Amino acid sequence: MRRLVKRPTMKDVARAAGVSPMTVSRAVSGEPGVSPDTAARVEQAIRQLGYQRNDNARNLRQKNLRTSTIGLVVDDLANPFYALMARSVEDEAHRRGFLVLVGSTNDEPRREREVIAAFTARQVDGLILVPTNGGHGFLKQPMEGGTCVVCVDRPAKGLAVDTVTVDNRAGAERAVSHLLGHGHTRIAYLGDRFDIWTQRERHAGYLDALASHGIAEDPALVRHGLRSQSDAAAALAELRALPGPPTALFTTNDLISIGVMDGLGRPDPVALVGFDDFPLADRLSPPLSVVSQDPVALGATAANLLFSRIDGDLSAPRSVVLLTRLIVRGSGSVGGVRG
Amino acid sequence: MRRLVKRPTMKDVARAAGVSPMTVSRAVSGEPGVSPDTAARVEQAIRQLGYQRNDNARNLRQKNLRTSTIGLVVDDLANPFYALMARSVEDEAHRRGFLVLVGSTNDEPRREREVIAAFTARQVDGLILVPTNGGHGFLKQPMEGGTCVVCVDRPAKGLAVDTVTVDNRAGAERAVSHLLGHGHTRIAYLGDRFDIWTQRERHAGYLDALASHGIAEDPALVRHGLRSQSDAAAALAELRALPGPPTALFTTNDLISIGVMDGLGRPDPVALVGFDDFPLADRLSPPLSVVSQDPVALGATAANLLFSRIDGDLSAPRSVVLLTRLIVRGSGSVGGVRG
DNA sequence: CCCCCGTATGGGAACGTTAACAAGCCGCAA
DNA sequence: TTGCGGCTTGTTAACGTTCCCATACGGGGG
Repeated sequence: MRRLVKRPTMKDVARAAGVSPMTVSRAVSGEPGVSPDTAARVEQAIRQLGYQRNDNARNLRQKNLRTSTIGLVVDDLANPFYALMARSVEDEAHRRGFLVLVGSTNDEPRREREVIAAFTARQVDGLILVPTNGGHGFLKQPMEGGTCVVCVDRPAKGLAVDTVTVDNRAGAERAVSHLLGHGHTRIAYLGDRFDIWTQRERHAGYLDALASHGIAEDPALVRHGLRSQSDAAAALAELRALPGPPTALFTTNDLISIGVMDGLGRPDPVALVGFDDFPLADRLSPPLSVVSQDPVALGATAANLLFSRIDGDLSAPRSVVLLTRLIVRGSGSVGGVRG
Repeated sequence: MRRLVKRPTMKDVARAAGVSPMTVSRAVSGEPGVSPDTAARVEQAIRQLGYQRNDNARNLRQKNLRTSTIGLVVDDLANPFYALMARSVEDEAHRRGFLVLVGSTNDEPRREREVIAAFTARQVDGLILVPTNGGHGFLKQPMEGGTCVVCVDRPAKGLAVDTVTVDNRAGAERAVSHLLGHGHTRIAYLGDRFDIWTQRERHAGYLDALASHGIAEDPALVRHGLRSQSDAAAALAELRALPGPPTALFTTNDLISIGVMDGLGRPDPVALVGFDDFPLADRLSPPLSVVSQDPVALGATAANLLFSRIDGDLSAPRSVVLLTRLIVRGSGSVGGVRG
């Protein structure tokens, strides 16, 4: 049976080195005012005892209250899009000596609230947040207490903080215009839950494109609330069964694009452009044209904003919009152009 | 310009409610021995001040030293495999009221060491670790101090801790046997760095299969150290240029499989089985047969082991091996069988 | 001889919380 | 009346660290 040895403290190191705890503190933190041979004795005692400083106690006492920890709250960490973002945030944090706590919300306001409360109770210095559709009033107190907040991927309603998004609306507009430019007029919209901000934006872009060609929205061709591949596949089947079926499809995320692919022939006369690039999209038959966004840039931008806030930037909240890119691969393509 | 308000403490709440800090502590922690109307007054003061308990201070003082935080250290959080694992670990932690610190090692022992040191300095209760190939002696002291450790995906050399892996060797053996069963005898091996444990295991399984059919390893057909899609594509080109080119390929991870696909025709006489399933593998041409492992199960199993250790299980270290599944999709397939 | 200054070190208090114990109050039985 | 047990509440000290100030030493200038 394993025996638990009490972790050594500065007091133990001090005793072993024949100095005071204060001197150990100075030596460990690399502060000046410790003579070389004292430092060496302390160093020796530290190695002998296997001492490691307790950073929680340190953070508690320090004047300049910093835990060097940030929280990252995303919709779903298993989603490759957020995984890339998380990795990017982690790299920025690592560069600055910060740690990252992660939490997934599943897009449930209640879980978001729980996760954030647990983070602020640990005195995180900042939060990078993919907000749910719920209210965020509970952030007011922590923010007054000095916790910085940056939203990413979507804005939080009624929360005046730095926000990093992509030009969802313009990207969608470009995608649908591409289809219109190839002569399509009956273009179906297959989207996720309409209460998600990005989905509303993409739908607006879809309407923009139709309007600029003088086409009115046909409600029969618009499907919201598709949560899975099978939802998407079912929606496609319905659309194809219509008296006037669509000749082209606009899908608003990778999951829906993939679900729809399963209902298409190889090749298929129906054209398709989807939001979100993903690996192998260029190897599918037919190859998939996409509106591509860059999760790594999203994460890095959000992290940089957050750290400048943590470093004391008190200017007005900023809103950064990153650009999407239309990658044409399907029929009418000028060749696969991937980064 | 924003003004920072000092966070209220229990003392402030106590003053506002006209009680002692100890009573506030009891009320906040839901301990018994607080009369209902006192509790109500405290509750009222808490809401009025926007008070939130400082869990770091709490953890420092508490006898039963628990930070309710674990660390997850993976190779690369952006890799979908580890992202799924991370999400699974996070869910288990969330169920138990624990938080998760994450860190990526990039498979660099130095970064692994840094990340783990930062985690243990924050007094995490446990670590779930995808170990690099480096030594792990630095874990001895924290473990004696009570930090529990579980390895996942790979074992750590010389570290006696719970370990969760999959049957890499048997899975590889089955994959290569499948190719042998279809009459192939010149089967190439395309693998990642040989200093990664899983790669050595999969190579051993490759040899097992060959040996059971009385075939000797042909060094010309074996490529190690492929780190990217382009490495894999280049290796394939070389192999095809050989005087006696392979008629089948065994690729040891998803990246290599995808890289190799780019060098194959549609269809192609060369058969292919790869390790790791991934989305759309069934939509490729030719469809890809794979050895599939379950990252969600890996993460959940590791988390459950870790939490039982944290709860005081002192029995001998366990080694859990999860099973892989051969999913046949290519030529000779009996149909796409996906979960 | 004294004074002053710079460098190295230590002592006491404090960060925000809780463990351990003590004290006050009530009612009830002896 | 006393004594006792249960309930609520408060007091003191401590967790491991660092801030603030005090002290000791040594040397140079008067």
